[in-house]
Amino acid sequence: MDERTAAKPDQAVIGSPRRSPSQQRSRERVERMLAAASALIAEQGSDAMRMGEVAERAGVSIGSLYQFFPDKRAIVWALAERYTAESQACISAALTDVRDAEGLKQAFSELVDIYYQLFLAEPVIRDVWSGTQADKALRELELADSRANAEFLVAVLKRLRPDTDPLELETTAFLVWQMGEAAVRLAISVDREEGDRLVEAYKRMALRELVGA
Amino acid sequence: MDERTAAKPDQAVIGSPRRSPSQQRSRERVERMLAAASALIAEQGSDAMRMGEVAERAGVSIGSLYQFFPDKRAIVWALAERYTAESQACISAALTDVRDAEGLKQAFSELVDIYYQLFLAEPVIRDVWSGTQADKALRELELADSRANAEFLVAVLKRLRPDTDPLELETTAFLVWQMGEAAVRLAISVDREEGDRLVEAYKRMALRELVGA
DNA sequence: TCAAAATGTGAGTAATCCTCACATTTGCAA
DNA sequence: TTGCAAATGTGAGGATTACTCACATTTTGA
Repeated sequence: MDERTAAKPDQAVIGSPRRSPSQQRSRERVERMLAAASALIAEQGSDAMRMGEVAERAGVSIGSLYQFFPDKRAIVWALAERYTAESQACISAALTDVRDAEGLKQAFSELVDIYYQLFLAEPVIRDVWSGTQADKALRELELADSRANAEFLVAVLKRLRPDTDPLELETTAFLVWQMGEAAVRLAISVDREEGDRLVEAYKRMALRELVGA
Repeated sequence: MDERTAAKPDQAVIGSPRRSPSQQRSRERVERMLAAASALIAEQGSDAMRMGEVAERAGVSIGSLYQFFPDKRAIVWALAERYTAESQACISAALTDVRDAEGLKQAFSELVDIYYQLFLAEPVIRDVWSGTQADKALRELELADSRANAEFLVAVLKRLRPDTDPLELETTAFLVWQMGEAAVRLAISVDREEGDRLVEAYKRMALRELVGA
């Protein structure tokens, strides 16, 4: 929730270039650094991870750490990049040979399950991608807000579809709402034209789910 | 991306209780503090916001700031809470008198537009809720990853629905993918049972959109 | 009127990130 | 082998910044 010193006011430049390990020895050390960081993130979260602790656990000096990683975020980024590479391979394998609708259903369902299990089981992944990181209290507020808003939707749905299971309506409304927030956040992250398309697509999708049509 | 000192290892306790302004004078000062924080967040983002700067702009001492806000995050939280309160009122008004499917379509569509416009226009809201805040570089990585994964889906969809506009397929796939990530993140934030329901609901919703059924 | 409560202040404390000047090791051409 | 440049290793210290605290001032209410 704030960057430390030294970081000049230049802002997130992804990660200024640092030496990349060319010798066997340094490659092993970098692996140890990443392993140490991973363990610490699993234990306490990336926010609480201290650079000094990473260095100590990896058995290297703080200076060595900064020899290969420009800053703290770069370490988290490196871990995240590995996970994305792995998961892309997995996704590619699952989807490339899909030929019909039934196959897509199968493959998609499995992929979602895998993703879900991964998030449940891997604290590091959870930490790194938890809404692309976040403030605990803010996340709570957001969830509570989303739930409250979903309630208004549930009230409407109960009137429109009195024969549907209320629990299902609840789930649907909550999900639709949360996805709306995700859709809007996505939309503002891309150029305006694509953003507009995404928001429209979300509306169609959500309404199809809500009123079925 | 890291908490400063003093914060003992107790972890996010939402915001330890601080004095709440009871006199007119202090209420006005607290308003000034929030306004200053809001302006600074709009200018540089909440990460770059410095407590000293907030105090200076509000025309109060650093000590006064901490008299009413337990820590830096509490200020952002207070701003976020206001926005959620406002938006809830708006949502409630829009949805309470919906009586039929057509009315829901209208109201929902309008709400989404309002939300979208709000995010586009208000830097503070964008900052506070940008995935519940985040690391720029990580967000980039996530988006790139999501896009790459969506491509695999697009390839499949092009085979299954060769007559649909490719741009639409692209949009759908990207959206579906991003929502899957949102759904999983949501699922792990709630208890297991509800999480499972949400993931299943997402699958149904996504597949209905992808293969239409 | 005046004491207690509320509020205001800002220099100082405690971390923490990151740098840098200098030491050590490795790769490799002569 | 030798020697030298490049790569790598080190950790004390610089630079910031969130947050505290002992004390001053103002407001409240009996």
